[in-house]
Amino acid sequence: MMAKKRSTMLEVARLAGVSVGTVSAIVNNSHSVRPHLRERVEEAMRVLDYHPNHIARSLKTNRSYTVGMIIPDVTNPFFTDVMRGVEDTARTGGYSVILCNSNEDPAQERTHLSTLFARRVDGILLAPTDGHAAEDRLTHRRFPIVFFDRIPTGFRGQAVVAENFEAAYAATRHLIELGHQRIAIITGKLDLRNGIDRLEGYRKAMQEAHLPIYDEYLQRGDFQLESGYDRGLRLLKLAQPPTAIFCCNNKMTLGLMRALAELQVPCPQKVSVLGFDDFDWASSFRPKLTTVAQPTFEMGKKAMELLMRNIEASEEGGEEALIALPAELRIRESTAPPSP
Amino acid sequence: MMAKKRSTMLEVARLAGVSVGTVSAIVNNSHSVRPHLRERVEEAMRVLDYHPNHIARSLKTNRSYTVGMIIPDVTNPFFTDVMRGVEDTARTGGYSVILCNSNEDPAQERTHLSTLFARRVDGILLAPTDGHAAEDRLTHRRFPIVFFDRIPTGFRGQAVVAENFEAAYAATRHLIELGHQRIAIITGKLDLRNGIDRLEGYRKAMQEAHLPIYDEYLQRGDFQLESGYDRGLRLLKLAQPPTAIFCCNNKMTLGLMRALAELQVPCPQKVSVLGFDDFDWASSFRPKLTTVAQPTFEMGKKAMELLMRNIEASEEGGEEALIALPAELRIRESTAPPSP
DNA sequence: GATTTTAACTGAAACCTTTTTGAAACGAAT
DNA sequence: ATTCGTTTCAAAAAGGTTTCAGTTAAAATC
Repeated sequence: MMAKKRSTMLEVARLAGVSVGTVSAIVNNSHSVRPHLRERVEEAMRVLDYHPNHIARSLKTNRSYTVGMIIPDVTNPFFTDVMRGVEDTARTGGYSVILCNSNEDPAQERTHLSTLFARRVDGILLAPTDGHAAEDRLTHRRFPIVFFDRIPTGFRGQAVVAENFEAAYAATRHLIELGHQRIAIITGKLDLRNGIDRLEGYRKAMQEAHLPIYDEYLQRGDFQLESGYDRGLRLLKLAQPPTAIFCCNNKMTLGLMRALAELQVPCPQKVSVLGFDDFDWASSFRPKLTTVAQPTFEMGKKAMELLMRNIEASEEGGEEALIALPAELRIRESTAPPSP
Repeated sequence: MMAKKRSTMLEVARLAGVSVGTVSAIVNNSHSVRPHLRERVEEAMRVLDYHPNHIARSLKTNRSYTVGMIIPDVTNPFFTDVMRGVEDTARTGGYSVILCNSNEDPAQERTHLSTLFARRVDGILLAPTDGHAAEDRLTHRRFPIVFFDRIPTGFRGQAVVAENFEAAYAATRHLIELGHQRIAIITGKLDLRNGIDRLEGYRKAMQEAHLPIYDEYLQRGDFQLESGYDRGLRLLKLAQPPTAIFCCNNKMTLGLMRALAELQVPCPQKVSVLGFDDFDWASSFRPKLTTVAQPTFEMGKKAMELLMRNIEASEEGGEEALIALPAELRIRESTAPPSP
């Protein structure tokens, strides 16, 4: 059940009585050809059901018009939303995208990286799983690569992220303004800039308000559901539990909510919850979740645009670029003033 | 910032003092070569940081080791779960997968289909957006294609789906056994077999129990969140609303829950909800959702395996194959006996 | 009308592999 | 010594496109 043999440019050329060069010119309209010839060729293409062979073209031009996108978790709506933005702008630019799922596993990330490399993708979009420069090999080669959402600490290169610091600051401010004093945080991975920045935003808001940050209120998670559940349980079982929890990504928030439900802690009456990452279903929850919404689609769009510019620019002028997109606080029902 | 020029097989051959044929033999170990030569060549590959050019290989072998996967909605966890299964088995088979999102839009589906075709993917995995045979062109060419989850009515070919009929039957039975009599259904698209089969499973269970199916209780949705919300509202506002609702996919269930919340209808006290498709977060909901869980990962795995067999089999023996996977009813808190 | 310019087209090389064919070398069997 | 097989390797063709140096024909210039 192999694909039927497809017709080639040469066959089209023969049928139309022209040279392959002319057919190529028409396909890519790289230079002008007289109308009657163009017609004959187009007719021939129709008759033979000709479709240009991208593979051969790629071999010749050294451009595959394919990019790779590596994300840590396909099942996380944040990343798939970004993916939508990427795909949309990729398509309008004539690119296809190979999506790879690293499952938050550095080893899988590395193998994906190298198969993408062997496949001669023109560039790569990467949300790394850890702070180690798994991308060293690529960046050393001056290979077009742009990071998104997550960037390793000390990274220099091209990336598009959210204004994590500002967003976390605003989120914490909101909790403070509601009157909370015992505010806990469940952080993400702290070898990634987004994890750190969110923590720092929280810290700044707390310090500004002269609120103490207890060690036990600073729980380190890893962006996975389980860690949200586990750290949540830990917080709620404290002798002096917090009255508000700021949770640094969507999956962990889910875990946290599960912990709340299990312990029958009413939200927001007993403890307010504010989660990073908005998602379709946040508003279907009971209570409706207060979240900070990242501009996911926009992030994907910007990242892909940057990557395409990158690929197109044959210069080795690897200009650095760090685009930061503003995030938005969406106040719903999971945050309220603390009970007296 | 183009990629640095990469070394070729010829360069490796020269450095090692052998012919390219020998290098090729070593790379693919297609035939034996004496140990000392092999060593020299491998050393040369290391020195030059040689990576075989998949593009050139594809051109020659007429195999891209890439498949396309078209899904109607990347943001639907059902499909991304399937994707995980696909990617996993693809990788072990040496394949990469280009993921395309049709956004439930037949036009986008068609354009994706044709760009995948132009890119010379070896095969395609498709969950179509409608019953029209958009894939006609492909199937006519005897192009390796396997459908999953959704298949057009009257389809003959290769596909892997869930046992939709049986699952819907079991789900409805569960509601009946709880004592419900006024059971409504929000169906999916009815030009797709999965939509139909779920409806038929419901119908059979109802008829067997000699329960009437009122026209107003049979609400046709389209697998999107909004339709679940809208049809849910309609059902709840009926003079004689149902005491249980069977909802035919996850997104619509979300919409339905939103409608319930908006109208302040307590679930399951006033109306029980049973949703098709389980997902990570179904159990984080309040109430925890009773769902029928499809074997998503398994479905992706089976589909990819079938596709690979298909591609490998150069025979044109287009054997039909319809693999149906059992689904599992997960009883949680959103279903209960009707209030008296 | 002779010459130059321009436009339209041809033909072949090149991209990097895989694959096929055939040659060389060698040992074993006749 | 000759034949036959095997193993190992080199050389070249093939795969479908793009690109570039040329060629031809027509148009423009004087």
